[in-house]
Amino acid sequence: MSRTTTIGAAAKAAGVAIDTVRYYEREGLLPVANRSSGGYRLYTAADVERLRFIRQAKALGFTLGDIAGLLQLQDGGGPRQQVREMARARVSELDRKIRELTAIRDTLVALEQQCHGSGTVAGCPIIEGVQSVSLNQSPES
Amino acid sequence: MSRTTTIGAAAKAAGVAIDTVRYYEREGLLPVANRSSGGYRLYTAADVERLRFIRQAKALGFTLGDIAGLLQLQDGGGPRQQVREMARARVSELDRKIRELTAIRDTLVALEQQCHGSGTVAGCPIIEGVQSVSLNQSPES
DNA sequence: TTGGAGTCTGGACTCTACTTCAGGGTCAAG
DNA sequence: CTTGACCCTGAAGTAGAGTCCAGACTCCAA
Repeated sequence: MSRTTTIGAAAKAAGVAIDTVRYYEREGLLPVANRSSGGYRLYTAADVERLRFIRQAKALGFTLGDIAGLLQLQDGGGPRQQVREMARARVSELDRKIRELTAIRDTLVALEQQCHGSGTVAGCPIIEGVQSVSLNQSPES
Repeated sequence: MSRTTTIGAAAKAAGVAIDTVRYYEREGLLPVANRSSGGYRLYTAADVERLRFIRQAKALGFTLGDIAGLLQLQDGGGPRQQVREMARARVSELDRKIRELTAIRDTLVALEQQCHGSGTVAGCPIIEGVQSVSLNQSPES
């Protein structure tokens, strides 16, 4: 009964691409949309809210998998406690990653400062330093 | 004429997987290996060094593309200046990412602290807060 | 000589989050 | 009625950095 929009308008209102909306429907993050007589998907204000939620949660670094979980909690009126746990887990993850990147950064800065930056690469402290650096594997970034 | 090892020993010595060594050869990060009479790839200590360099540079967050550039500089005796620039660029990139992740982290922590964590998800400050947060798109992590 | 560990190949597959494509149908304005 | 903007579908492609596979071959020690 509420007013509805087409996919283009909904996508624009939520700040995502049209294809992304269809993709989210396929992936189950959005309910299967109602259709107009001509077969166009129809979106309500609630759908647009949901899209916006997805976009923002993504900006907070949640994966679509995480977001699916969050949306399920919303849909099912699940325990708030669980939302909190997901937020906490995400914060830990972020802390870990920030520490890791900071360590990498500091290492590179130190190497860079040992390099006077003239001549050829032979004996360059940065190149040679890389060999002897010890860091954890796979910074995932 | 120097002693050589098979791919398994080289991979182990460098701390990477066998398939990864072959992959690096395909991608041009390693020279095409000499072969034994039976067709086995043969690796020298220099190859192992190179593999180790790649691994470490990756741990510093350089992409394989970056690393290919670094290796080309090494192979060609290129200007040290250029190595420095790559290191600087990487540091800037890291700084940017660290700032971004920190902003996300702080946002999440703030939301989490507003949530007492009991009851259902309805009205949960974390969920509702996500809607109104303003951050840049695509944190790429 | 035989058995098992190691290696060879080309190609397909993984993951995430989309994006692009071709070849159509729908809708509203003029 | 036509034009142009919008929308539909299923399938395939993208990036990055590998990983895995089957089936065949090689190597070394017992």
